[in-house]
Amino acid sequence: MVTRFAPSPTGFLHTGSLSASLISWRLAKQSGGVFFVRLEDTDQKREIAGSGDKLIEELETFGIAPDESFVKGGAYGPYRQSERKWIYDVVIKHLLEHDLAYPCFCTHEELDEIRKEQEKIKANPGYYGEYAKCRYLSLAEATAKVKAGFPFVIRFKSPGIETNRVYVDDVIRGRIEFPENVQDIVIMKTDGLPTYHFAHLVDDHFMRPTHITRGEEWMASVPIHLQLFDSIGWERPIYAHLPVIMKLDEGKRRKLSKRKDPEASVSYFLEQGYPIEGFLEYLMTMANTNFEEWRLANPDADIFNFNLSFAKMTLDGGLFDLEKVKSICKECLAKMPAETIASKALAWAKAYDQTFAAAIKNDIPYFQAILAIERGGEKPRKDYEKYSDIFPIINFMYDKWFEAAIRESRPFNERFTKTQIIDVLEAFLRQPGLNLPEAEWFENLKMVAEATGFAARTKDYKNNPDRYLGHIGDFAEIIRIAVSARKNTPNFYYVLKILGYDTIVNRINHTISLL
RNA sequence: GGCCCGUUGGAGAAACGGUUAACUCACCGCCCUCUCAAGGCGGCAUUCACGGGUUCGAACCCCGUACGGGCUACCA
Repeated sequence: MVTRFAPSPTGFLHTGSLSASLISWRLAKQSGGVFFVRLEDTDQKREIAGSGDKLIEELETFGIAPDESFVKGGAYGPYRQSERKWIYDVVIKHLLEHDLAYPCFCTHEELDEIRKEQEKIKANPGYYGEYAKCRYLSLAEATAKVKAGFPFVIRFKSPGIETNRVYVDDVIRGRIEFPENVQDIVIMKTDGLPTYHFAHLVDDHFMRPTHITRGEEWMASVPIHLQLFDSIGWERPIYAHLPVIMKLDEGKRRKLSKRKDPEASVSYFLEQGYPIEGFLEYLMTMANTNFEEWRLANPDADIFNFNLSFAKMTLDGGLFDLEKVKSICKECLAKMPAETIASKALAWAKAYDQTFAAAIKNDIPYFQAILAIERGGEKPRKDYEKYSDIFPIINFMYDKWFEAAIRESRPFNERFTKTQIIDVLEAFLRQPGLNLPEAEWFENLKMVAEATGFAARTKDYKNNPDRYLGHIGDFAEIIRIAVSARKNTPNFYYVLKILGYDTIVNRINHTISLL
């Protein structure tokens, strides 16, 4: 199978385009085929300089490496439409010679007038039949106009009959019927560049894709495309119209819009630090309905061991579900070994969070140790959904941020007096038990708590609140705050182990001095 | 307006004419727990947009309606 992705250089990669390329690429690779990328840069007005290269770059960060493209070339190039003009010219000439096309000199004003007239009498709008004035120009008239310098476009001379039906067997949607195309559509613009329809005909013939995977917004143009291929006598490609990713906006579904929705740009997810693997996994669940089931059965398999199929694609575009993306990414980050997540987080931080990057780089093993807390095993921690979540959760492990935080606030339970807090901290310091294994450490902590007047078991405290100052949870909280400046931390035992005795003593003393 | 496509719980969806409509995410309870993050257990559609029809039997087939989406450019 040979597939292609044909983006216009009008901005950064769209989430929907990424999804479509992922599907096209996988389909090609699965079948041992070729995936290529062609730049559709025929609309100079909308072009954004440099965005073509950016598109390829973003595709590649997601692991989608085209076999042929406008960057690396290939045997069926050029891969940039602006460089293929001579090819279009040859085909145009052929069409003209075979009476399948003609020049049209109608101005925008004339076209507007035709449309108004059609609206008035409720005829179908467009350039066809009796409205196609230039279609009936003689060769001499046309030649004279061209020589006189009138601007013109080239139109396809549609052989269609309105009452005829045509159909296409879309590999995703099945057989779809349409009325035959009768419009004499523009195939070459005044600027000499082809329109999409014509470029599709020429490029997707000469560049030899076997399957045209594109958004369903193209479905309505299929009658035009079929007619083009048939008229020139070229073999029709196989069409696969992909459902479009939607978004719920004020109760209504609409296409993800690059202007309105940050999540429509792939770069948004990259900036936020969503793991690439997780994002791809989400896209796969959107692409094939049986992917999630497969994933459940093969939790550790490589995502690309799954074979995408046209049969398992849905017909209607699903809503983009950020919650689900997050959940999948969380799972994905939880599964990574500490060294892996550490190096990926560092790579992300280097690009998007210099402060974080600097802190990590200073002592990479320390950062890995932090990330290793409760990692691995059957039930790994799941506290990050993206790389940008990491630092806010663990920055207290770095003295600089701990200092700032503890000076800012010490959220001790107001029930406890300054003396009681100091008692707890000092009792802990006398017997921190850091050399003990986790379970014993906690037993030790309970003992110390009890000796300080706290219940070792929460239930005991609840049954007899008057007999104790508080329970083990209260006791641990005081130490936790003194050492981390916050009420929640990952597993406290490991936090303490990683900080080390000296740091703990320093932090506790520092906290006491602030009371 | 016309032409296409679609419609199963809050979201993604399974089911391919035959018992109580899978599963994942979200949500809500309870349990576990030194905090957090998790984890465990349970709940969440008497019903498949609506109305007719076909059938012994329909979410699945047919017709109509409603709603949503796409197209209707010298944009892709």
